[in-house]
Parts: sequence; C-alpha cells; structure tokens
Amino acid sequence: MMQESGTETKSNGSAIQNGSSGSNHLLECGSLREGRSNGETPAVDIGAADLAHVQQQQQQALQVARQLLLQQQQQQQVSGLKSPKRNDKQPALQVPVSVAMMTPQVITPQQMQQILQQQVLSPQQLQVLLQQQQALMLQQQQLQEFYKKQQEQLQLQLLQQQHAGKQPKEQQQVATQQLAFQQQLLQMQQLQQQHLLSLQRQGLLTIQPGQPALPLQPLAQGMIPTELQQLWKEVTSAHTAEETTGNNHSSLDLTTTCVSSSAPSKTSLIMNPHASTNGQLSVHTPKRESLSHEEHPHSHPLYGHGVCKWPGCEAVCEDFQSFLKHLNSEHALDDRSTAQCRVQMQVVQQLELQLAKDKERLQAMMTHLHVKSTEPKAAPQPLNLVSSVTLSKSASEASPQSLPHTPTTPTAPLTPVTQGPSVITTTSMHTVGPIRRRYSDKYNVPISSADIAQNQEFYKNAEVRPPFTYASLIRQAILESPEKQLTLNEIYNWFTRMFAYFRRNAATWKGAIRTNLSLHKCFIRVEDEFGSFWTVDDEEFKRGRHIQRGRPRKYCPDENFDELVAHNPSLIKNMQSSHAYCTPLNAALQASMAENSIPLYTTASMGNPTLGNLASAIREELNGAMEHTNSNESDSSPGRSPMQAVHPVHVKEEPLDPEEAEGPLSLVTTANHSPDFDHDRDYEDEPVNEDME
DNA sequence: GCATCGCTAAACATAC
DNA sequence: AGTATGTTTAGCGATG
Repeated sequence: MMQESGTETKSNGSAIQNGSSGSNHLLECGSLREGRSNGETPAVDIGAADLAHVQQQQQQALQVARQLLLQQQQQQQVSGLKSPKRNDKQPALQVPVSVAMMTPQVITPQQMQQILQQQVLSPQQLQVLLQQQQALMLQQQQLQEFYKKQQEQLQLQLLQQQHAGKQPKEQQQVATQQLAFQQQLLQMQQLQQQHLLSLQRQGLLTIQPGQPALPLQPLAQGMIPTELQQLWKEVTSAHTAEETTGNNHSSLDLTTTCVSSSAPSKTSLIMNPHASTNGQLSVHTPKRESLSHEEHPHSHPLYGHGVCKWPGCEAVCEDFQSFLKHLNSEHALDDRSTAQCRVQMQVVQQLELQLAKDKERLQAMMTHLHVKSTEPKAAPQPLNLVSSVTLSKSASEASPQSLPHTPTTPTAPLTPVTQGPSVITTTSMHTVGPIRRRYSDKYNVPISSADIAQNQEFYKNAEVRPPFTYASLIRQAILESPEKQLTLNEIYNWFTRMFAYFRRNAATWKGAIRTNLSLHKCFIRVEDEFGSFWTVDDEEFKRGRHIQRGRPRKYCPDENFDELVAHNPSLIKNMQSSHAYCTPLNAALQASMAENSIPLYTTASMGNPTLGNLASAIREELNGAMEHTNSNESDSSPGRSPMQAVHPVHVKEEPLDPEEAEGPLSLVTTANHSPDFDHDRDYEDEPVNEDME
C-alpha cells in the first residue's frame, strides 16, 4: 500500500508538471501574462447599444450561467457519492464536497488492486485524463468564484445606475466584459462536459441515466484563451479596489494560481486538504470546518482507532489533536496529497462504475430468474439464485443456508451484495448463504466452459462463491489448460485468477483442492522428472465417484501386470517393476482392452495419454465397459497418439467400486516397495484383501 | 431416520 | 526446520 502510494505519488507528481505545461487550459496561464502585456481589449464590440439592452443581456447571461452552474453542481452531486450529513448543511452555492477521502475505508486491498487491475486505460492515460479533469474543474471553480464577484459588482452597478440614472462608459465596458466572461464560462463548462463525456465513454465515469446532461450550447462568439485571460486580468484588476472593501472573497489571481498549479499557493486559493471533491478542491471555509468539528468532535473520516486513515499512511496518532496536527503537516496540500486524492478518486470512480455494472447485471439476473420462476419446473424458492444462473444443466436444487461469515460449500453462491428489486428481499440477501448444489447421485454433470465463462467477469471481481463443486472447478481448470494437465500450484493459480472468492482463506480452499484431488477418482496424478501434475478423466468425473473412504489400504499383487504392460510398454519404462496389479482381468475385458486400447487412452480427453490415462482407461474397462461398451469414442482425439508424451511414473491408484467390480477384479498398484505407492487404495468388499489386512 | 454428498479441518506422510 | 504436496479420516450440514 505504501509502496503503491509512493509510486503513484511519484508518477503523479511528475505528471502534474507535465500536465501543467502541456495542458491547453494551463497554457492559458502563460498566455495570460502575454495578453496582459499586449494590453489588448476583449474582442467584444458593444457599439452604441442602449443601456437597457445591455442590462438585459447581462441578466440573461447571468441567468444562463447560473443555471449552468446549478446543473453542473447537481451533476457532480449525483455522480459522486452521497454527501455526508454535514455537507448537507452547506450552502447551496458551495461546491459539493466529495466524500471520497472522507469515507471510511471499506475497500480491501485486494479490491483496490482489483480495481486498479481492471482499468481499461493505462495508468498514463488515466493520469492525463485526471489532470485534464482536474485542471478543468479547478478553472471552473475559479470561474465560479469570479462569477460570484461579478454578480455582486453588477448589482452594485445597477444600484448606482438607478441612483445616477446614467451609466458611465466605464461601467458599460465592464458589463460587456462580464458578458464575454460569462460566455467564456459557458465554454469552460462545455469543455468540462466534453471531458466528462470522454471519461464516460472510456468507462471511467458513469452518469445516471435520468440525469440531464449539460446543454451543449454553441457559443455565439468564441474567444481564444489569450482573450479570455486578457479579459480576466482587466476585469479583476479594474475592480480590485471595490472588492477590497468588506469583501470576504479574496481576489483571484489566476496568474499566481496557474503558475503554482503544480505547487498550489495557499495565498491565492486555499484548498481544503481534508476533503477532496470529485475532481475539485473545495474552497477552504474555516467556518465550515469548525462547524464540522463541532458537530463531530474528535470524529473524522480520516481518523479512526488512533490511526490516520489517509490512504497509505496509517500513522499512529494518539489523540485527535495530534491527528489534526499530523493531517496538516503530513497531508497538506502538495503534490503527494493531490496525487493520492486522485488515486482515491479513481478508486471511487471505479467502484461506482463497478457497482453500476453489477447492479445492471443483478437486475438482468433478477429479471431472468423471475421469468424462470414462473416456469413449471422452477425451483420453489424464489431466492434460489444458483440453479438457473449458470448451472442450468444441473438438476439439483438449492436452498438457503445461513452462513454469515465462514465460507463453506463451494457449491453455493453467495448473497448478492448489491441491492435490487424483485424477489430478493433485503433480509434474504443477508441471510441467504451458501447454497449447496448437489449433482445427481448417478453422475456428475460437468460444468461447461460456458457456465463459467458466462459469469467469468463476475466471479473474477466479486467475492462471490461460485456455485460449483471443487471437483468441477478443478476439472475445469485442468481442461482449460493447453496440455490438459496442471500442477497443483497451477490449479491454485487458476482458482485465484478466476474467482475473487478464492483470493482469501487460501488454506481452506487449497486444502479442499488437495482433498478433492485425492478423493475423486477422476483426478489422476502423474509424475515426471520435473514433478507431478494432475489430469482429469472426464468419464470418471461424470460418474462422480470417490475413492472409497474408510477402507483399509491393502496390498494386492496382480498376476496380470504383464498383460497390462503389453498394452503400454511405458509401464515398464516408468513404473517400478514392483508395481503389480492384484486381480486377474477376465478374458473378455482383456480382449476389450486390446481392441480399444488407443481410444481408451484418449478417453480422458487429455493431451497426454499418460499412465494415468492408461489406468483410467483400464478402470474404464473394468468399471464401465460392461455398462456402456462404446462410451469412449466421443472423447477420442484421433490426432493424438496415446504414446505421445509419456513421462508418468506415478499414478493414483483407483479402487473399483464394489457395485461395479464384478468378482475379484481389482486394479491396484502396490505399496511396500515405493514410497510413491505406499498408499494403495484397495477395493473394498474383497474378502481376499480383507484377509490380507 | 438413513445414506450420500460436498465441504472443512486435521493428522499424517513424503519430498524438497 | 519449514514448506509444499498428497493422503486419509472424522465430522458437519444439506439433500434425497
């Protein structure tokens, strides 16, 4: 966190300077002084317009500008998070203060990283966009301030005019300048809106659907930046004297502000370092700040549990006063803090974006499920989010289960986090825990790639437990791999990559994976000189059988090992000679194996017809040949030779299911001679083996 | 009520 | 010794 912040700070700091020199808006600062030296007057020609007409124009322009400002403020309020309570009490004219920096940290580091990883744009692009937005908003704020002053001046002028009955030429000129300035304000707002639209198009900003967009009014007369700056300078300098009397607003020195944009001057524009707005730095208002502290003494969103909650800080502050001191000293308005604000803004924006997307997705899901719930065969519980989301193939049911904290069954989906209409109530969303999905007892229905891919993005980002069993996920991971084989660590990585849920509680789910790999017959462990990897026997997976539990491990020598070797010479090469098969294969099975050996080897739908596959194939013969003699052709890979890649030296031993093993048909590698084979699972219900035990 | 399934936790073993 | 990997078992809750 600290490191990231440091990096961000550094990059932002340099980018700020680049932005200052490269931005069109900030270029105006430089040309401002040039324009001033030229002494040019604004390109506004009033001529001999009568006073009433000028005044009318002024009023109209003011009205338009005021509306625009209000609209923009509304837009910022809507697009930003809801203001905290204290901000609601702020005057309407004040710039809405975002709570981005004032909201307690609810984002986990993982989520933060996730968010940053999800960014569509490169950091450089984001940086540029943010700088542009920042510059625009800064300028807009300055314009707002200036606009207020101009408004006051106008009122003063109107009063004077009423008393004097005539308008001095000077006043007329000022009014003209104000009009031009207001038009320029519109232009600024257009620029900003374009920028916002640009952000929106790039997915960085969401605007509520019902929110009215700012009107894109064509400018009657445009002004080049130099003219604007000239105008600004002249107007501000012409009325400095008036404003100094009893005016609380400090006069805006844009020159100073612009020059110090990379290191903003607190004398010209005092920013509130405690609060960042959505792209705006609010004008410091001591009264407001003191009010805020009065209302919430010793309460600060950036302070909690004696620790400064400034992102990346976590400095320990014994009391609130020391925190304030720390805040003012360490997080004053500088490049670093500004950059951190930007990062936080980005985080908030991304969260809002993600939230909007997830809401939309949830809505679609609700709609979809609601429709489905009317179908005859739909699950009785309307809260069953699982069955129809992705695993439509599975003919299982689901039921709510209240498990608030500890994740349990991976077969269950989690409570939707976002609120939504329709059938899911708030209560149910919090009580619906993992819902067990149960496959048919007879066979496993493998999840298809589409099942996961359908909601891939969702599970990648949301810490929602996927409604698939570990076995299904492991299988999916293996089958997705190019070689149809994965090491344990690669399986881990696939889980963490594909599911945000599996980025925590690693010990739990990793153990579950190992257990499943060992427990399920369909997972075959193969060793080579580089280590071991896991493959999957899809047919076996569909059977969904487990290694029998609770049975003693037995050793059973196999007299027919030679015959097996005859079908797979690699056995001799890779297996230790002591490995043997314990039970005789009957002639029919052997013949069947001889005929179907190659398809059998590829049955497992894996790239490598390893020994594991061989064993799987044998198992297939033993267990399934009788029930479906032709079950292998579908998964055969004609282009692959069964002996294509052979490194196996170790294969998980598969006992036969008693109900399927007819007679003493057992295929067991032996223990005793190799540590790799010393955990031989045996077939239960074999009197011979029982006796050997 | 019972059997099964899926999961979790734990113990244990082995290899590195 | 510590860690990763693999195996096995017990127990729990959900489900049929």
